[in-house]
Amino acid sequence: MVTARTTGRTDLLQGLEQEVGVMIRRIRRVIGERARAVHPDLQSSSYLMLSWLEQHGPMRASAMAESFGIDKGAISRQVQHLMDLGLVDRAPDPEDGRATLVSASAVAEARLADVHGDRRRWLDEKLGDWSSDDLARLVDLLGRYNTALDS
Amino acid sequence: MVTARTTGRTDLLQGLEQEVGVMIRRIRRVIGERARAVHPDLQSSSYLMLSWLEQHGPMRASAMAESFGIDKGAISRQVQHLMDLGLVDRAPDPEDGRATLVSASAVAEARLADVHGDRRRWLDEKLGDWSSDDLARLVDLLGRYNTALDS
DNA sequence: GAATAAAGTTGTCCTCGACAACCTTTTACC
DNA sequence: GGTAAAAGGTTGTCGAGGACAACTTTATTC
Repeated sequence: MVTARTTGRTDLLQGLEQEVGVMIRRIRRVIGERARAVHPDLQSSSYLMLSWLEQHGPMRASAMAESFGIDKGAISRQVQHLMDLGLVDRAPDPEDGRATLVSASAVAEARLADVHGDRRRWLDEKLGDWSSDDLARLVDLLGRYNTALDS
Repeated sequence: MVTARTTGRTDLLQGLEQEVGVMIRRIRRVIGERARAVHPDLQSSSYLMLSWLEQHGPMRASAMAESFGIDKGAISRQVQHLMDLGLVDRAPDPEDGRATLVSASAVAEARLADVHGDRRRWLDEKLGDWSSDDLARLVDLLGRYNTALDS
Protein backbone atom coordinates (compact mmCIF):
# COMPACT_ATOMS: atom_id res chain seq x y z
CA MET A 1 0.00 0.00 0.00
CA VAL A 2 1.25 3.44 -0.83
CA THR A 3 1.39 5.79 2.10
CA ALA A 4 2.86 9.14 2.96
CA ARG A 5 6.07 7.34 3.79
CA THR A 6 6.73 6.95 0.10
CA THR A 7 9.31 9.55 -0.64
CA GLY A 8 10.17 9.63 -4.36
CA ARG A 9 8.10 11.99 -6.47
CA THR A 10 7.61 9.35 -9.12
CA ASP A 11 6.29 6.95 -6.53
CA LEU A 12 4.02 9.64 -5.19
CA LEU A 13 2.50 10.15 -8.61
CA GLN A 14 2.08 6.43 -8.90
CA GLY A 15 0.24 6.42 -5.61
CA LEU A 16 -1.85 9.39 -6.58
CA GLU A 17 -2.91 7.77 -9.82
CA GLN A 18 -3.91 4.62 -8.03
CA GLU A 19 -5.84 6.32 -5.29
CA VAL A 20 -7.64 8.33 -7.91
CA GLY A 21 -8.42 5.16 -9.79
CA VAL A 22 -9.85 3.52 -6.72
CA MET A 23 -11.69 6.67 -5.84
CA ILE A 24 -13.31 7.00 -9.25
CA ARG A 25 -14.77 3.57 -8.86
CA ARG A 26 -15.79 3.79 -5.24
CA ILE A 27 -17.21 7.27 -5.22
CA ARG A 28 -19.87 6.26 -7.71
CA ARG A 29 -21.76 4.37 -5.06
CA VAL A 30 -21.75 7.15 -2.52
CA ILE A 31 -22.76 9.82 -5.00
CA GLY A 32 -25.40 7.48 -6.37
CA GLU A 33 -26.97 7.04 -2.95
CA ARG A 34 -26.92 10.76 -2.37
CA ALA A 35 -28.54 11.38 -5.75
CA ARG A 36 -31.36 8.99 -4.98
CA ALA A 37 -31.93 10.77 -1.69
CA VAL A 38 -32.63 13.97 -3.59
CA HIS A 39 -34.90 12.24 -6.08
CA PRO A 40 -35.31 8.53 -6.75
CA ASP A 41 -34.78 8.98 -10.47
CA LEU A 42 -31.90 11.42 -10.24
CA GLN A 43 -28.73 10.21 -11.95
CA SER A 44 -25.43 10.52 -10.11
CA SER A 45 -23.90 12.73 -12.69
CA SER A 46 -26.85 15.09 -12.67
CA TYR A 47 -26.73 15.26 -8.91
CA LEU A 48 -23.20 16.61 -9.08
CA MET A 49 -24.30 19.15 -11.63
CA LEU A 50 -27.27 20.19 -9.53
CA SER A 51 -25.12 20.55 -6.47
CA TRP A 52 -22.75 22.72 -8.47
CA LEU A 53 -25.60 24.89 -9.66
CA GLU A 54 -26.92 25.32 -6.17
CA GLN A 55 -23.59 26.58 -4.95
CA HIS A 56 -22.57 28.69 -7.92
CA GLY A 57 -25.92 30.14 -8.89
CA PRO A 58 -27.52 30.38 -12.34
CA MET A 59 -25.18 29.70 -15.20
CA ARG A 60 -25.14 28.82 -18.87
CA ALA A 61 -24.79 25.29 -20.12
CA SER A 62 -21.62 26.30 -21.89
CA ALA A 63 -20.14 27.56 -18.62
CA MET A 64 -20.86 24.22 -17.02
CA ALA A 65 -19.29 22.38 -19.90
CA GLU A 66 -16.24 24.53 -19.32
CA SER A 67 -16.24 23.97 -15.56
CA PHE A 68 -16.60 20.23 -15.77
CA GLY A 69 -14.51 19.76 -18.85
CA ILE A 70 -17.08 17.60 -20.56
CA ASP A 71 -18.96 17.81 -23.82
CA LYS A 72 -21.76 20.34 -24.22
CA GLY A 73 -24.00 17.61 -25.60
CA ALA A 74 -23.69 15.73 -22.35
CA ILE A 75 -24.55 18.89 -20.42
CA SER A 76 -27.60 19.45 -22.58
CA ARG A 77 -28.95 16.01 -21.79
CA GLN A 78 -28.24 16.30 -18.09
CA VAL A 79 -30.06 19.60 -17.92
CA GLN A 80 -32.98 18.02 -19.75
CA HIS A 81 -32.97 15.21 -17.23
CA LEU A 82 -33.01 17.71 -14.36
CA MET A 83 -35.83 19.64 -16.03
CA ASP A 84 -37.90 16.46 -16.33
CA LEU A 85 -37.53 15.97 -12.59
CA GLY A 86 -38.38 19.59 -11.85
CA LEU A 87 -35.04 20.20 -10.19
CA VAL A 88 -33.83 23.09 -12.35
CA ASP A 89 -35.35 26.18 -13.89
CA ARG A 90 -34.37 27.75 -17.17
CA ALA A 91 -34.54 31.39 -18.09
CA PRO A 92 -33.41 33.17 -21.24
CA ASP A 93 -30.13 34.96 -20.78
CA PRO A 94 -30.92 38.70 -21.07
CA GLU A 95 -27.43 39.31 -22.36
CA ASP A 96 -27.44 36.74 -25.14
CA GLY A 97 -30.43 35.47 -27.05
CA ARG A 98 -28.71 32.20 -27.84
CA ALA A 99 -28.11 31.28 -24.24
CA THR A 100 -30.31 30.13 -21.37
CA LEU A 101 -29.50 30.38 -17.69
CA VAL A 102 -29.96 27.22 -15.67
CA SER A 103 -30.53 27.30 -11.93
CA ALA A 104 -31.53 24.94 -9.15
CA SER A 105 -35.29 25.05 -8.49
CA ALA A 106 -36.83 25.78 -5.12
CA VAL A 107 -37.71 22.11 -4.77
CA ALA A 108 -34.13 21.17 -5.47
CA GLU A 109 -32.83 23.62 -2.89
CA ALA A 110 -35.11 22.10 -0.27
CA ARG A 111 -34.14 18.53 -1.14
CA LEU A 112 -30.47 19.38 -1.17
CA ALA A 113 -30.78 20.94 2.26
CA ASP A 114 -32.16 17.65 3.57
CA VAL A 115 -29.40 15.72 1.89
CA HIS A 116 -26.80 18.00 3.39
CA GLY A 117 -28.17 17.08 6.79
CA ASP A 118 -27.81 13.41 5.92
CA ARG A 119 -24.35 14.05 4.63
CA ARG A 120 -23.41 15.71 7.86
CA ARG A 121 -24.50 12.62 9.74
CA TRP A 122 -22.59 10.47 7.29
CA LEU A 123 -19.55 12.59 7.89
CA ASP A 124 -19.76 12.14 11.61
CA GLU A 125 -20.03 8.44 11.08
CA LYS A 126 -17.39 7.79 8.45
CA LEU A 127 -14.96 10.63 8.89
CA GLY A 128 -15.54 11.21 12.56
CA ASP A 129 -11.89 10.84 13.36
CA TRP A 130 -10.86 13.40 10.75
CA SER A 131 -9.96 16.84 11.94
CA SER A 132 -11.43 19.81 10.14
CA ASP A 133 -7.85 20.64 9.24
CA ASP A 134 -7.43 17.37 7.39
CA LEU A 135 -10.69 17.87 5.61
CA ALA A 136 -9.81 21.41 4.61
CA ARG A 137 -6.40 20.28 3.44
CA LEU A 138 -7.89 17.56 1.26
CA VAL A 139 -10.36 19.96 -0.33
CA ASP A 140 -7.64 22.50 -0.92
CA LEU A 141 -5.21 19.99 -2.39
CA LEU A 142 -7.86 18.44 -4.62
CA GLY A 143 -8.82 21.86 -5.89
CA ARG A 144 -5.23 22.70 -6.69
CA TYR A 145 -4.76 19.34 -8.31
CA ASN A 146 -7.78 19.86 -10.52
CA THR A 147 -6.54 23.29 -11.48
CA ALA A 148 -3.10 21.95 -12.29
CA LEU A 149 -4.56 19.34 -14.63
CA ASP A 150 -6.31 22.06 -16.52
CA SER A 151 -3.45 23.84 -18.19
CA MET B 1 -15.41 28.83 -5.04
CA VAL B 2 -14.75 26.70 -2.00
CA THR B 3 -11.31 27.02 -0.54
CA ALA B 4 -9.50 26.03 2.61
CA ARG B 5 -10.86 29.20 4.17
CA THR B 6 -14.26 27.56 4.39
CA THR B 7 -14.55 26.56 7.99
CA GLY B 8 -17.76 24.62 8.63
CA ARG B 9 -17.52 20.90 8.34
CA THR B 10 -20.68 20.73 6.29
CA ASP B 11 -19.27 23.24 3.85
CA LEU B 12 -16.05 21.30 3.70
CA LEU B 13 -17.93 18.17 2.74
CA GLN B 14 -19.77 20.15 0.11
CA GLY B 15 -16.47 21.34 -1.28
CA LEU B 16 -15.01 17.87 -1.14
CA GLU B 17 -17.91 16.42 -3.04
CA GLN B 18 -17.62 19.03 -5.74
CA GLU B 19 -13.89 18.76 -6.16
CA VAL B 20 -14.24 15.01 -6.36
CA GLY B 21 -16.89 15.42 -9.00
CA VAL B 22 -14.71 17.70 -11.06
CA MET B 23 -11.77 15.41 -10.56
CA ILE B 24 -13.62 12.33 -11.66
CA ARG B 25 -14.59 14.00 -14.89
CA ARG B 26 -11.24 15.58 -15.61
CA ILE B 27 -8.98 12.73 -14.64
CA ARG B 28 -10.51 10.48 -17.27
CA ARG B 29 -8.73 12.34 -20.04
CA VAL B 30 -5.33 12.16 -18.40
CA ILE B 31 -5.66 8.49 -17.59
CA GLY B 32 -6.88 7.86 -21.11
CA GLU B 33 -3.79 9.42 -22.61
CA ARG B 34 -1.58 7.43 -20.31
CA ALA B 35 -3.39 4.23 -21.22
CA ARG B 36 -2.85 4.82 -24.92
CA ALA B 37 0.83 5.38 -24.26
CA VAL B 38 1.06 1.88 -22.84
CA HIS B 39 -0.91 0.37 -25.72
CA PRO B 40 -3.02 2.13 -28.34
CA ASP B 41 -5.98 -0.14 -27.68
CA LEU B 42 -5.73 -0.12 -23.91
CA GLN B 43 -8.85 1.18 -22.15
CA SER B 44 -8.45 3.68 -19.31
CA SER B 45 -10.08 1.45 -16.80
CA SER B 46 -7.87 -1.47 -17.70
CA TYR B 47 -4.81 0.73 -17.46
CA LEU B 48 -5.62 1.49 -13.85
CA MET B 49 -6.07 -2.17 -13.20
CA LEU B 50 -2.79 -3.03 -14.87
CA SER B 51 -0.98 -0.39 -12.91
CA TRP B 52 -2.46 -1.79 -9.73
CA LEU B 53 -1.34 -5.29 -10.66
CA GLU B 54 2.17 -4.11 -11.39
CA GLN B 55 2.49 -2.57 -7.98
CA HIS B 56 0.70 -5.16 -5.92
CA GLY B 57 1.84 -8.31 -7.64
CA PRO B 58 -0.21 -11.31 -8.82
CA MET B 59 -3.69 -11.45 -7.44
CA ARG B 60 -7.07 -13.06 -7.98
CA ALA B 61 -9.86 -11.40 -9.88
CA SER B 62 -11.99 -11.57 -6.77
CA ALA B 63 -9.33 -9.71 -4.80
CA MET B 64 -9.34 -6.96 -7.42
CA ALA B 65 -13.11 -6.74 -7.33
CA GLU B 66 -12.76 -6.29 -3.58
CA SER B 67 -10.02 -3.69 -3.91
CA PHE B 68 -11.81 -1.60 -6.50
CA GLY B 69 -15.26 -2.14 -5.14
CA ILE B 70 -16.72 -3.07 -8.52
CA ASP B 71 -18.52 -6.07 -9.89
CA LYS B 72 -16.60 -9.27 -10.55
CA GLY B 73 -18.13 -9.44 -14.02
CA ALA B 74 -16.54 -6.13 -14.89
CA ILE B 75 -13.19 -7.41 -13.63
CA SER B 76 -13.52 -10.54 -15.72
CA ARG B 77 -13.99 -8.53 -18.89
CA GLN B 78 -11.16 -6.15 -18.09
CA VAL B 79 -8.79 -9.05 -17.52
CA GLN B 80 -9.90 -10.56 -20.79
CA HIS B 81 -9.18 -7.26 -22.51
CA LEU B 82 -5.70 -7.13 -20.97
CA MET B 83 -5.09 -10.74 -22.03
CA ASP B 84 -6.05 -9.91 -25.60
CA LEU B 85 -3.42 -7.18 -25.58
CA GLY B 86 -0.80 -9.44 -24.03
CA LEU B 87 -0.45 -7.22 -21.00
CA VAL B 88 -1.27 -9.75 -18.30
CA ASP B 89 -0.48 -13.39 -17.61
CA ARG B 90 -2.75 -15.86 -15.90
CA ALA B 91 -1.69 -18.80 -13.80
CA PRO B 92 -3.81 -21.27 -11.85
CA ASP B 93 -3.82 -20.53 -8.14
CA PRO B 94 -2.02 -23.46 -6.48
CA GLU B 95 -4.09 -22.92 -3.37
CA ASP B 96 -7.51 -22.96 -5.01
CA GLY B 97 -8.51 -24.77 -8.16
CA ARG B 98 -11.32 -22.32 -8.84
CA ALA B 99 -9.09 -19.27 -8.87
CA THR B 100 -6.48 -17.91 -11.27
CA LEU B 101 -3.73 -15.47 -10.44
CA VAL B 102 -3.44 -12.47 -12.74
CA SER B 103 -0.19 -10.58 -13.09
CA ALA B 104 1.31 -7.89 -15.31
CA SER B 105 3.28 -9.39 -18.21
CA ALA B 106 6.92 -8.60 -18.93
CA VAL B 107 5.81 -6.49 -21.88
CA ALA B 108 3.47 -4.55 -19.63
CA GLU B 109 6.20 -3.94 -17.07
CA ALA B 110 8.44 -2.51 -19.78
CA ARG B 111 5.72 -0.29 -21.21
CA LEU B 112 4.72 0.94 -17.80
CA ALA B 113 8.31 1.85 -17.05
CA ASP B 114 8.34 4.07 -20.15
CA VAL B 115 5.07 5.65 -19.18
CA HIS B 116 6.34 6.35 -15.71
CA GLY B 117 9.14 8.35 -17.30
CA ASP B 118 6.59 10.32 -19.28
CA ARG B 119 4.55 10.84 -16.16
CA ARG B 120 7.55 12.17 -14.34
CA ARG B 121 8.03 14.76 -17.09
CA TRP B 122 4.34 15.58 -16.90
CA LEU B 123 4.69 16.03 -13.17
CA ASP B 124 7.51 18.48 -13.56
CA GLU B 125 5.43 20.42 -16.03
CA LYS B 126 2.04 20.50 -14.33
CA LEU B 127 2.83 20.12 -10.68
CA GLY B 128 6.27 21.65 -10.72
CA ASP B 129 5.39 24.11 -8.03
CA TRP B 130 4.10 21.43 -5.68
CA SER B 131 6.29 20.33 -2.86
CA SER B 132 6.77 16.63 -2.27
CA ASP B 133 5.11 17.25 1.06
CA ASP B 134 1.93 18.48 -0.58
CA LEU B 135 1.95 15.56 -2.96
CA ALA B 136 2.47 13.09 -0.15
CA ARG B 137 -0.28 14.71 1.86
CA LEU B 138 -2.72 14.48 -1.02
CA VAL B 139 -1.96 10.82 -1.62
CA ASP B 140 -2.29 10.07 2.06
CA LEU B 141 -5.54 11.95 2.47
CA LEU B 142 -7.05 10.42 -0.65
CA GLY B 143 -6.11 6.98 0.60
CA ARG B 144 -7.73 7.62 3.95
CA TYR B 145 -10.78 9.05 2.24
CA ASN B 146 -11.13 5.96 0.09
CA THR B 147 -10.77 3.76 3.12
CA ALA B 148 -13.38 5.76 5.00
CA LEU B 149 -15.86 5.34 2.17
CA ASP B 150 -15.48 1.61 2.40
CA SER B 151 -17.07 0.79 5.68
C1' DG C 1 -21.76 -37.51 0.02
C1' DA C 2 -25.21 -33.85 -0.48
C1' DA C 3 -25.78 -28.86 0.42
C1' DT C 4 -23.75 -24.56 0.43
C1' DA C 5 -20.50 -21.21 -0.82
C1' DA C 6 -16.97 -19.09 -3.53
C1' DA C 7 -14.33 -18.03 -8.18
C1' DG C 8 -15.20 -16.78 -12.80
C1' DT C 9 -17.75 -16.21 -17.15
C1' DT C 10 -21.31 -14.44 -19.92
C1' DG C 11 -25.64 -12.01 -21.30
C1' DT C 12 -28.42 -7.97 -20.83
C1' DC C 13 -29.26 -3.44 -19.45
C1' DC C 14 -28.23 1.36 -18.17
C1' DT C 15 -25.34 5.46 -17.44
C1' DC C 16 -22.74 8.76 -19.52
C1' DG C 17 -19.27 11.06 -22.20
C1' DA C 18 -17.20 11.79 -27.23
C1' DC C 19 -17.89 13.22 -31.71
C1' DA C 20 -20.34 15.29 -35.30
C1' DA C 21 -24.18 17.40 -37.78
C1' DC C 22 -27.28 20.81 -37.41
C1' DC C 23 -30.13 25.16 -36.10
C1' DT C 24 -30.24 29.75 -34.13
C1' DT C 25 -28.34 34.04 -32.63
C1' DT C 26 -24.50 37.06 -32.21
C1' DT C 27 -20.27 39.17 -33.53
C1' DA C 28 -16.74 40.69 -36.87
C1' DC C 29 -15.36 42.69 -40.85
C1' DC C 30 -15.51 44.70 -45.36
C1' DG D 1 -25.58 47.08 -43.66
C1' DG D 2 -24.81 42.53 -45.37
C1' DT D 3 -22.21 38.41 -45.35
C1' DA D 4 -19.07 35.20 -43.00
C1' DA D 5 -17.50 33.25 -38.96
C1' DA D 6 -18.18 32.03 -34.29
C1' DA D 7 -20.75 30.74 -30.16
C1' DG D 8 -24.88 28.53 -27.57
C1' DG D 9 -27.70 24.43 -27.67
C1' DT D 10 -29.92 20.15 -29.33
C1' DT D 11 -29.94 15.67 -31.11
C1' DG D 12 -28.21 11.16 -33.20
C1' DT D 13 -24.88 7.65 -32.94
C1' DC D 14 -21.29 5.22 -30.82
C1' DG D 15 -18.31 3.07 -27.29
C1' DA D 16 -16.60 2.50 -22.51
C1' DG D 17 -17.77 0.47 -18.52
C1' DG D 18 -20.29 -0.87 -14.31
C1' DA D 19 -24.74 -3.46 -12.21
C1' DC D 20 -27.33 -7.43 -11.85
C1' DA D 21 -28.34 -12.08 -12.55
C1' DA D 22 -27.89 -16.82 -14.29
C1' DC D 23 -24.78 -20.34 -14.81
C1' DT D 24 -20.44 -23.56 -14.44
C1' DT D 25 -16.81 -25.35 -11.80
C1' DT D 26 -14.35 -26.28 -7.67
C1' DA D 27 -14.11 -26.10 -2.30
C1' DT D 28 -15.96 -26.42 2.03
C1' DT D 29 -19.00 -28.03 5.59
C1' DC D 30 -21.83 -30.94 8.22
